[in-house]
Amino acid sequence: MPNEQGPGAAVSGRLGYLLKHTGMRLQELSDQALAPFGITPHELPVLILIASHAPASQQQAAQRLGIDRTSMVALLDTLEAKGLVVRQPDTADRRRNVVELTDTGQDVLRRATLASDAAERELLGPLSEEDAQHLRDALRAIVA
Amino acid sequence: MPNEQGPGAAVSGRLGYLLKHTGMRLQELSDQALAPFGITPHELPVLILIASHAPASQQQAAQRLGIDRTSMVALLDTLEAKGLVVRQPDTADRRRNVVELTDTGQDVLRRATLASDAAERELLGPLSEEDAQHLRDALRAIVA
DNA sequence: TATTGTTATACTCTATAACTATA
DNA sequence: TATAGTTATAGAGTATAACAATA
Repeated sequence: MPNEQGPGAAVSGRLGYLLKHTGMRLQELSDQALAPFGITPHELPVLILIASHAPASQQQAAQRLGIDRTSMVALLDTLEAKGLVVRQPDTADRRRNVVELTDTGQDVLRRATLASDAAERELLGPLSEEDAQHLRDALRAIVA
Repeated sequence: MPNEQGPGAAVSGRLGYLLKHTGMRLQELSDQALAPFGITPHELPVLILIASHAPASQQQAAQRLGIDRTSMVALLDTLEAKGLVVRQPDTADRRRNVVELTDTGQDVLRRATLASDAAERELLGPLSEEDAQHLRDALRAIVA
């Protein structure tokens, strides 16, 4: 339980500290929220990205998420083993895989997204609706 | 380069995505800022905490930073090897160590903190002074 | 020759359990 | 018996290099 005052304020007020602990807290809430669907907070973004049909290849999907292409292989392996996605060689460029959601994958994606949304709202609970939106906007401006 | 629009917005607008990538960006900037002082973004908070004399033991320091006490051992090993801190058995309770900054440690702490502050300001560059303060306040409210 | 997916490998970070010395 | 520090070990997560198939 970090305090805002006292001698420790010098460290608990740092941006790195705040971002790390905010991320840890979201991780906990997301773990609980997604456990019923058998997926992790790490896997949901992959499902979302695949559903969008934005990435034309595994490699593009990996870049989009800021992970290595070799990590994407392992991620898709587990998602395929769970029956949530299928990989097929791209007929146009057979070096590539076309990755798509199964019917189960689409169902899990839809319900898991709602659960994840709830986890986000719980994290932002201490903030007003307006402040929560400001936080998202600020982070978006930094990452953009 | 994440976009705010297009099919990928569904994933790049998520809180987890925003926090992760903001953290990654701060990590890069901090790595560069602290490299001249021979310490990492992970080690600076330890120095700050020790300087505050808030933790009465290594264990309390570890709790404060949200890391394991066994990780604190390794952290202090490297900081001691760099000549930035010294460990001495607590005369009152000889199971504990009293950890203090060396003169070099105090000098590095002072200058590294300024460099870290600059890195934070650079990260928050896209934000107005007011929005930057709002961001800190919002994160503090969530972590508290 | 370059690129996609894959595999093998190693490296970092962290957590768990067991040991020691003190209390 | 409980606690602080330490050590050894193992488990994630991730990155690097090399390989096969295809362009």
